[in-house]
Amino acid sequence: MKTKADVLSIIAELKKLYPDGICSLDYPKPYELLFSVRLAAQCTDERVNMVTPALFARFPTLESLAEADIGEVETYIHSTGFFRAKARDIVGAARMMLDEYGGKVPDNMDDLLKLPGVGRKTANLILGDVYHQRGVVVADTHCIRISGKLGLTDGTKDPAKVEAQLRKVLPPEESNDFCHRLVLHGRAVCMARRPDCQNCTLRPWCDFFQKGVG
DNA sequence: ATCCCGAGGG
DNA sequence: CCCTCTGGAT
Repeated sequence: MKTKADVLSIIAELKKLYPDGICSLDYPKPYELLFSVRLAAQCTDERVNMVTPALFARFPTLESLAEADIGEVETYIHSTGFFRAKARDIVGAARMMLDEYGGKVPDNMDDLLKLPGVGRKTANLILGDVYHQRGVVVADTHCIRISGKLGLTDGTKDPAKVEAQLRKVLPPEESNDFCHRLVLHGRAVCMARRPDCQNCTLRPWCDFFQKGVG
């Protein structure tokens, strides 16, 4: 496992590598960010950003999304995959936010998880990026994979366990940005298929590399 | 065949 | 814990 000094060194190196551009799904309206994250399930952010401008132009308000025809929403988001469930969730969550939450995105985990299509990953991202809550850990596919390689977790792929284990070792004020930077690193260097270990400056702290796998 | 900033249901 | 939902890229 890692010492406190190791963790701080990893954090510092990630800040050096990715000083800004924390969230690549940065929409002005919180509900647009929420739906963008829903669309990003098993789909690249790049592709999400290709479909959302037209979607949010056709349905420019939460009210219009709540009243939208699900079939029409499907045509806008088809290329992101899982389009039936995603369209149903977007319209359903829009209705629930209007009916139950005064047209606002909930600011707590319990209420966020009641929204259709919102799981722990999406909820944590909203709590961190919209409400700037402390101690947020967004355990997505990149975060889970790289945290395991770095030895910050025991290697589990269970998102809830990764959340708990990272929350123990990361300073609360650093945890959210840390997770975002792991996503950037997972796309640019530590890719799932073929990690580019030769060009990775996290090697000194990487169990995966130290064991000679990379 | 495997992966992409998952969620819901059994 | 498992499975399914879906399209696109490599």
